[in-house]
Order: sequence, then structure tokens, then C-alpha cells
Amino acid sequence: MTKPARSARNVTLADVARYAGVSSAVVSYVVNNGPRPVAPATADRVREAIAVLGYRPNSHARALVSGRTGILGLIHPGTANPFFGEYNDVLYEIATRNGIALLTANSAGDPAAERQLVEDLARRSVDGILVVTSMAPSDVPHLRDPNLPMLFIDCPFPVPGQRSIGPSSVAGARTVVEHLIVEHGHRDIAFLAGSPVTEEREEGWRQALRAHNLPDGPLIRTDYGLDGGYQAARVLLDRPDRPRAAFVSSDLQAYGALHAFHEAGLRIPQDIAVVSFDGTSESAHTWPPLTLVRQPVAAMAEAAITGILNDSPPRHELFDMELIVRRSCGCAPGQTDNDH
Amino acid sequence: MTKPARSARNVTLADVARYAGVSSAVVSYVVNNGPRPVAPATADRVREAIAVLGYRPNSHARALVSGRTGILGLIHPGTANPFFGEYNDVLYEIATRNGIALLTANSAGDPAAERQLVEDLARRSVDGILVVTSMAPSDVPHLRDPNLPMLFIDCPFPVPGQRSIGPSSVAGARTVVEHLIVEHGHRDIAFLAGSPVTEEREEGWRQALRAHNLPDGPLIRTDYGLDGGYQAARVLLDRPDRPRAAFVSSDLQAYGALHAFHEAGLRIPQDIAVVSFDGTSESAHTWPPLTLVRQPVAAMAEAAITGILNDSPPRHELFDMELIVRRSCGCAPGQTDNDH
DNA sequence: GTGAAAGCGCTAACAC
DNA sequence: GTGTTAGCGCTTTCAC
Repeated sequence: MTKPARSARNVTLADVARYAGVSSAVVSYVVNNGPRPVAPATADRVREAIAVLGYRPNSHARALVSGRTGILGLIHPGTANPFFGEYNDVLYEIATRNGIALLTANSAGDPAAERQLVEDLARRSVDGILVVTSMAPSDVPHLRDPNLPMLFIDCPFPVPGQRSIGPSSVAGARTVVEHLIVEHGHRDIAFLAGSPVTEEREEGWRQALRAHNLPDGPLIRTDYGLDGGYQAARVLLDRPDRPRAAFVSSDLQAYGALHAFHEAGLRIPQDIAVVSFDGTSESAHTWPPLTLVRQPVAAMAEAAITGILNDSPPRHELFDMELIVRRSCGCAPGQTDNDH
Repeated sequence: MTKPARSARNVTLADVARYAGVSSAVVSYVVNNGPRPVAPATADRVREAIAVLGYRPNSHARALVSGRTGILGLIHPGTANPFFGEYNDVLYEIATRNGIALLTANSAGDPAAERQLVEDLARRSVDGILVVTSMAPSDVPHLRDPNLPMLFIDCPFPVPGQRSIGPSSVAGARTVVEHLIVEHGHRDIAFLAGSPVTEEREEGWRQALRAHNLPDGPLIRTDYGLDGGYQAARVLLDRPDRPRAAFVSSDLQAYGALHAFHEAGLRIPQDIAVVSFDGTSESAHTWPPLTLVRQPVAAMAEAAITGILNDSPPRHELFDMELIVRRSCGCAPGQTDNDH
């Protein structure tokens, strides 16, 4: 790109106006369907000129004068995690359907990078920013940019003065742990926690145990990813009091944990039952397929895009999670209504 | 976004100039480090004014006059496929490091959508477009946009008159199939093919078999995804001549196939060996971990970004794939130097 | 219903 | 080394 992106001078609105024998204002009215009316015959002439000349509006000129760009920023920890990969796709689909584009930035889960990226996106004059924050709840409020709408997505906690959307993690975690207790009679259930921020999932696990008068099971804390799950499971395996069931704080960790359990020669769910949290599509094809609570990604994404577009007031909106029963908890095949 | 993104009128370059007591040109020179020199003392005054006023350049005004935006378009089939999820992350990281942003668009593997997205991105005046095409080789050349640089990534075939980058799929596929033949003595190896476009992988499989005077094994064609792999494996299981080894054309399909094999009670690799193509990180944590050929994603991404930025000449550049030996082929644990 | 014209904020000649 | 200024392509107010 040594030279301007488009070398041969481009067709401008003025060219179209000249060709159609009208003023540039009229061309603008036609292109934007307003704000003033145009006689049908004139409009047709303009449209023909546009087609003949191959005119394409320059989005930067438009943004410069209108102050809006039709682009939203999106900050997330990366699509290597299939959960965000799928979330990302849904967000793109909904955004595209609304005629807006997404400028994505990857924080890799680093709070400092996240702060920097907000700055970068602001500099690129996006209309607003959607962020999957990796910050601790107490730091998040400081992230705001003066007069740039922000909305926190996949955020389990409220952010003072800001809008946020997330799954009801406490209830979700509690639901899947209670499934283990009520349906399968487990009394000793470990929690393989991911960092950062899975407080809500931990809280749900605790609530389930307490509601049934069970003692807290072992809690192993590692990171969110595949290797984190693998390591956590190894730690669990080394303990003398190895429980017969484990709640893992993300699908990705669960994949790692399944690997470790298989490698150790354990049968799942007979020797150890495993349930998780997220609901990525791979979870239906692990061995055994994972029982879990699913985040309602489509609904959350829809709410995020419309929320930021409409400048909705600050509030924390929670979406119910769905229990998906498959084999890893001990349920038999066929017992489940839907496993894909 | 009822109103302009930034309500309170923004600090402009002119404001900075006024505050610093210099002309707007000087401010521009300072901000851009050129193209004309500025006296150090003056530059300091300007920088201070920028800091005090909180000035941020308007990227659209800049793009309007300079003709460049610092944004590249990226079209791919979606990050729900972890392979593209990981590829996407790498691309973003390299782009960010080069100070450029990526406007991503999701084709969902649909050629018609792909064509539309090129149009959309062009309208948004990106500086160039990176595309993971889902089109048949014969259609791809028609995708080009007048005076908008394009570069095809993860593209196994050459595109006349365009630049393209891809893995050497034929050699890669051949390598992993030959591993099955040479190291494990398999003589009957199925190919679970994904559509669209896995001709090169199929060709590699054929070459390996022929090089060792083996007959073609069964070929089952489904789609690229998890369910495709699952279905393909079920089809294979129903055949009387079920082979003892299978080469699967993508990791994602391999996950689905593993599921089907486990569900049928087969032991892997004893009853059926499985190898695949891609090398996503999950593949190290399936059960058993997958032997496969890995696409050199980082190198390809680097070449893509620098290639499109430097307006390199049309050519098809292939990158060697790497054989990763794990357990699913029949190799014993510990026999491999690295399995993560 | 249409046209003229004033900017939006910035870059880069060009003059001094 | 610094200032003046002419646009970049578009939207929109204001006349007519």
C-alpha cells in the first residue's frame, strides 16, 4: 500500500450529480433515502448514474460529517477459545444484519492490553465498544471512555453506571451441580476453577452443596484453558480424597480434564463424573459428551447489539442458562431429549 | 447512538494549534513525525498541548485526505471452527503489532455471501482484503475488486493474477498417511473428506497409497464440521469392509469421528487409527490425542499481513506442514517428543 | 422538489 | 522551521 488504496481517482458523488444533471444534494438524498424527498423520475436518473459510473460512497467522508461510522468495537480474549469463537460468530452475524461492522481487538485476557485497546478503538472513532472484560470487578468501572458508549458482554457482575449483559452464572452453576447431587446421588463434588473471575460459578457450586447439606468439595484453581483443565485434573488425581464428581468452570478446561482422566485410566462417568459450564458445540462430541449448563449466546448477543445501538440506560441484565444433559454426568444415552 | 458518537464537541487539531500558539501544519507534523521537521522546543509545546487538551486525531478525517485507513478487511468462514479461531487470533496479533486494525466479516462458508462481503468491505474503504475463500478454484479469480488489493489466505491452490498463501496440503496429507503406512503397517486407509474443497488433501492421501502400491481406501464425503465428521464415521462403521485406519480432512471432523467411534465401542487406535489435518490446540487433548499434520499458522499469517501491506507481486506461496505424532495413530505415549 | 454552499478535521503543497 | 491554504467526499441547512 505505497499509494492511496484506490489509485485511479474514484467516482465521487459530484461525478454522479454531474452525470445525472442534478445537484450533489439530490444525489445524497437518493443514496440515503432522505432526509428530503426526491421526485421519482429524478431519483431514477440518479440511480442510473450511480450504476453506470459504479459509484460507491466514501465511508470516511460520510463519517467525518455525520459523526457516525457504522462500526462498533469489540474487545475479547481471543477466538482460540471456542466459546468466544462461537460468540464472535453470533455477534458478527447480528451486527451484519443490522448493517454495522465490527472492529475486533484481542486482549488475550490481559487487563492492561484491554485498557490500551479501548484507547485504540476510540482513536479509530468507533460508535461504541462491546467488551468481554478480563478485569476484576473493581477495576472495570475505570475503563470507561469519555463519551464513547460501552457495554460489557459476558459479564457476570454489574458495573456501576454502565450497561452489562451476562449469563446468570450463579443459578447456572448451581443447576448443574444439583443435577449431580439430585439425579446421581453425588455427595463429594470438586470444583475445577478457572482464573480469572469465576466467583459466580464457585458461588453456585457452594450454594448447591449447602442446599443439600454437603460439605464443600476440593477446589482447584488453574487457568481457563485446555492446559489449565488438564493440570487441574492431574492435581485432583493426586489427592488421596479424590471425589467421584467434578464441576469444571469452562468447557475448554473440561476438555483438558477429560484428557487427564482418560490418561489415568479412569472411566467417565463411572469413576468420575464431569460437568461443565459454557456449552460450545464441541462439548456434544467429546468422549463422553459433556453434561453442562449452556450460556444463551444468541440472546445475549442480540441484546448486546441492540442495547448499544439504542443507548439503553445503565443496567445489569442476566440471561438464564440451560441445562444440557448428556453422558458425562452419568445419564444414559437416549435419556436426553437433545444432545447436539 | 441517536447522536454523534462524541457529544461534547471534540478537541481538534486546530484547538491544539491555537493552544500551543503554532499553525495546524506544525501540529500535524508533530503528530505524524513528518513529513517536515519541527524544532524540538516547538514540538514539546505541541505535545504538551495535546496532553493537556486530550487531543485525539480523527481517523476519518485522516483517511479522507490520505486515502489510507490503516484497516484491512478479513473474510473467513467463522471462528466457530477452532482452526479459524486460532488463525484469527494470530492474524489479529500480527496486525495489531503492525499498527493496523482488522475489519472481519463472516462468510459462513457461503460463496455468495463472500462476494457480498468483498463489496461491503470495499464500501468501507479498507486498505486491502485478506480472504479465506470458500469458493471453487475456478470462481475465485472473479472475486477481485478493481483497485483493492486482495490476498487469499489458507488457500491450497493458486489464483491467477492474485497472491495466495496456503499450507502445502498435498505433501502434508501424504506425510501423515504415510506415517500410518510406514510406521504402523496400515494397508487400508479411509479418507473422510470435508466439503468444500479438500482436493489437495485427497490427492495427498492418494499419492501415499499409490507410492506404497496400496489400493484406494473408502472415501466418505460430508461437510467440514463436527457433525460432518460424526456422520462420516457412522457411514464408515456401517460398511462391511471397515478399514483399520482413517485420515480425516480436518481436526473438527476428527472430533466428530472420534465420538462416533467411541460410541460404537471401538478402541482407538487398536480397532481404528485416526489421523487428521490442521493442528488446533484441542487436538492435543482429545482422547486419544490426535496425530496430525499441523498448518504453520503463525508463519502464514505473518506472510499474509506483510504481503498485503507491501503490495507484493502475484504468486502462490506454500508453507510446509509439520507432522505431530500423538497416540491416535498407534504411537505409544512418550514416543513423541512433544504433544502439546 | 432542487440547488448552493458551508463546513466536518485533517494533510501536504507552497510560500516565506 | 513555520504559516497559509486548498482540498479530500460527503451531509445538510437554507434559499428558492
